[in-house]
Amino acid sequence: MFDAPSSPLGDVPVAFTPEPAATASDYDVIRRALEHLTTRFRSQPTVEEVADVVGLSPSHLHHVFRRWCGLSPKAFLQAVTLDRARDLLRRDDVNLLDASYELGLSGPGRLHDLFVTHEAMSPGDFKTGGAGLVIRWGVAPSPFGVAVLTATDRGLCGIGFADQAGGVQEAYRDLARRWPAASFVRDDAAIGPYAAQAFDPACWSPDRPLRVVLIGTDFEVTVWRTLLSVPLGCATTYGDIAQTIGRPKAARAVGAAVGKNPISFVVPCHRVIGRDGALTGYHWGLTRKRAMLGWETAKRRGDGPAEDGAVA
DNA sequence: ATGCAGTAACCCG
DNA sequence: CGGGTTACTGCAT
Repeated sequence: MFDAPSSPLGDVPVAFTPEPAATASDYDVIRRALEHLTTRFRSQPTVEEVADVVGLSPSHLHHVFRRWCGLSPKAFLQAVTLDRARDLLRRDDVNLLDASYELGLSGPGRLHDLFVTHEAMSPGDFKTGGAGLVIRWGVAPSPFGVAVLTATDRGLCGIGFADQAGGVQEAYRDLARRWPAASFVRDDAAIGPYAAQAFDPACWSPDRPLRVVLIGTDFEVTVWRTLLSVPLGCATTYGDIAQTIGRPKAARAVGAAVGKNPISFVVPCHRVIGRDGALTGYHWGLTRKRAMLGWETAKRRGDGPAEDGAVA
């Protein structure tokens, strides 16, 4: 499944080199490439064309792209072309949602499907019990750009993304603002392992579950929990989530809650789309949502060769 | 009261 | 038919 040992995901054990220069500019290239591929997928741009746009040789682009996304540009394009993400909305999968949804939204619990242990904390609990809480935060590379992560000693509590080198500060502020009472400490080393695990779902196992802390209102936490049971490479709609949690008409409120999801990617808010298959919105940018969806779909298909000679 | 990451319906090329 | 726009909802905050 994972045949790219050179992938940044494969080995980001603990430390993150404080030298994001090369990494950051690489991502900028990737970002523009993704932008081009996703906005112009209709015309099926060639690798050469994209390389030209981002100012790299085709082979270099191929190399960098592959390192970041684990897929060749060609394979990625193929994945994104399913844009009418309708294809991901398989009616039968919705029942799967019902099946794995359980009650009891407060306190620890585990999603058997995904092996993410989570703990819910209401704003009230957080305010009283977690006022002096220390939150460590750090920066790490990810397949979707430079990621900013936050964690308490109980587990991961936030993931955000930065678009440019300076964007880190912005992303950090975005996350930090959500827990005004906490004190923050920069600690890349402590964050590293979370990043490594979070962006490699293959690492989520019963023996080493990803520990996550959800901080929000009851309604929000319920929505986020439900999201956790949407299988990788699938998609659901706001309305379906609403139905699943027993408020069939709260689609719109669900949308609002989904948008506040603090742990992007791990809580797969990118798998929620409009009823007609349109990608409605994403806090960290629609392009990134597309990238995640495409990445997952391609990943799930277990596509291997990913060469230009790939099947049409 | 407010605003929303929804939705169904309609209109146009 | 596909894409863009409108009018209307129901609900958490």
